[in-house]
Amino acid sequence: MKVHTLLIVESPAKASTIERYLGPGYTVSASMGHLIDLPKSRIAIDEKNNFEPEYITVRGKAKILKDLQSKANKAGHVLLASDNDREGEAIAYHLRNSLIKKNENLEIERIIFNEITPAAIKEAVAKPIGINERKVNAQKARRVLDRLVGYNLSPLLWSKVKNGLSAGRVQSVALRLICEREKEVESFIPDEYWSLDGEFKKGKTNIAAQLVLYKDKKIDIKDEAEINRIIEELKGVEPVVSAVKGVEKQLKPKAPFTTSTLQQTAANRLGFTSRKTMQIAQQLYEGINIDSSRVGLITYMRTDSTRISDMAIGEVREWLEANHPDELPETPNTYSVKKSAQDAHEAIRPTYIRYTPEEMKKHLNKDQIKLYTIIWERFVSCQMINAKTLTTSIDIKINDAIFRISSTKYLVKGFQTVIKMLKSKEKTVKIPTLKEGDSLEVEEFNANQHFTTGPSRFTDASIVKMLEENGIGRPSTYAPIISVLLDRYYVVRRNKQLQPTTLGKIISDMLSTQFPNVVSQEFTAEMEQNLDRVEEEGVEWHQMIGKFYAPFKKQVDHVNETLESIKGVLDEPTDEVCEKCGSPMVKKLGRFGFFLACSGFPDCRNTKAVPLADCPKEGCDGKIVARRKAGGKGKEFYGCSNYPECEFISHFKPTSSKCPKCGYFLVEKNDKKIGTVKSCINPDCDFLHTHEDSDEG
DNA sequence: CAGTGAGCGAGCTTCCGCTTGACTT
Repeated sequence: MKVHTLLIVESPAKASTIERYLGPGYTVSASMGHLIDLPKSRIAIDEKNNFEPEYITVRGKAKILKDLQSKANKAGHVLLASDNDREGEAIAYHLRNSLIKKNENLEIERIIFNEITPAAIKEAVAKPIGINERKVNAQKARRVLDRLVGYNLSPLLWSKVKNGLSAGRVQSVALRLICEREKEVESFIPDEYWSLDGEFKKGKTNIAAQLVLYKDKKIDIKDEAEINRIIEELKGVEPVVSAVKGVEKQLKPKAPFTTSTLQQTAANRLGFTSRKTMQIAQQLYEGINIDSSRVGLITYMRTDSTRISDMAIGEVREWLEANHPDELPETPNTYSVKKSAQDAHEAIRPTYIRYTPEEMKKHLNKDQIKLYTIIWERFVSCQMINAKTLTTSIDIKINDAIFRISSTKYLVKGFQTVIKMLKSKEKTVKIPTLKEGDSLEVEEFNANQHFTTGPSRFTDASIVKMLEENGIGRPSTYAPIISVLLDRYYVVRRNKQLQPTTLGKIISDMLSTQFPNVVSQEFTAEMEQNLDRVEEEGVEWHQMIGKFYAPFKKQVDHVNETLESIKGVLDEPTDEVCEKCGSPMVKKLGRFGFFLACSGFPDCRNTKAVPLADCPKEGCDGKIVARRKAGGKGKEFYGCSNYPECEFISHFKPTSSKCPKCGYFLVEKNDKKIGTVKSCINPDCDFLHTHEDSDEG
């Protein structure tokens, strides 16, 4: 008789691909992530009983579980093919338990593979294995630890600072990093320094060079007097070409994308937020319709590995052989995979090299094609030969000063041949032909004043990089980490920079003071080491948790008893007066953002939206307030508080200042080139100026 | 490009890590 097999993976897009590879005899279904987990409403860890977690079916997932159970019963044979990492092993473990509970006669096996290729799938199916209990235990320990930390610290914040706040092993470190960087930015004192450009002449050729060495030392000129003294010394002395040098350099192509590097590059090159990058990557992964069939354009987008399947290597080499034979290396390039990587998936790469960005243009929207292009370019280039550059530099000596001019050109374009969107902007400096001993004429010297710029705030790109380097968070969580900090008003994003709010600073300071070990980078590193010992040596996880929890809980209780509540200190007094009782109103942070409330609470319960500006409509005494589409969804816009009597709206956020030309309120606009500008939106007025002052948070 | 319009101030919040849809007004 025919045996039917149910194969269960995590992602539905993966399921349909694998079903195609396996053909008849197999049904492939998706679990859509975890189905069994701790309940959300309670801590659900039994502290008295060795930290035993209490698992339930995740809310909203019962239907999927039931469906899998009935499919399993029909098939009789089940292959658990969740991802080959810690979380995947736990998913397999919980699935097995749930399926067996319904039917103990089921034959259930586990299979693992690290890439979605026909060969890898068939090999895995032929070699089923058991569930790795140690790996499952490591996941349990991780889950329990995070629950204990999060569900102890968060309520502490509710009682000391404000309801609804949150803290956790990952988000609180991210917040701390952002707050510490902010302190560095605030305390930075710019340093003055000077540079000197020399304009020289040889016959009809003009030569512009920069002072680089003075008395054999790299220049470090602090003030104008010093630079003037040097200029004086140089006057009247003939400049001579003292050296002409050429240096060749090899440029290696970069490794293909992981989630972290994709988010970084998309943020830096395309201006995408981490969240946007992941949304678009998901669309490319799920596929688009090409010639009436659905094609997944990229491999799985949540990965910590740069590994490439042999099949993909073969394909890209074949493509290069046909299209860029001169840039094809003899053997494939390899890239090392981070030691800490769980390596369950390949790097992010195009699924079909022949779908070039050029060809995909007609199938994709603007953002999709941009993201697809950088993925395609990064992958194809990673299997091409190095580029080679020649940097020529000419040194011009006057007394103790060396001026230098240099220029770089490509000798071999190599992998750069296929790079268009990812190409770095080359500065093309024309270099004159001079030889050692040539003497020149001085045209003039130009001294320029500069200031050191100091540290920059974190962006989506740099915080993700920092987190990944420290092993904090996972590919599936980098984008949500940023989102949660924004949602809680711990952080705001201004001009792509992440800046802590007063609330964020207070929370971070409190956690750093009271729980320094928990919000340190080392905490996660230590946790990972312990999890490795659970996984590799079979160390008892309950004991590991107990060791951490006893002192932690003691400190939580201590803070609860001793730290004074600062509830309400964040409420800002305003000049607004309550129209119901005459008391002043205060600005408070509520569930849906900031609002004004009467200070006479609870006797007077009046509230209203924060007025941002006067309504400019003639005869209207309303105020402009922030609004959103019903349900809190959609983009914020700014309308008159007298709606529906007055229907005035603006898409741009009003500032506190008024237009000096017409009296209309000014708005902030983001100009791609200039940055933030204030401009008047009165259609009859053209006022605009760049924004120089720092305004209110 | 068009079009967008509560509520919050009492209760019941929160973690990290997997994964995608979505009851109706």
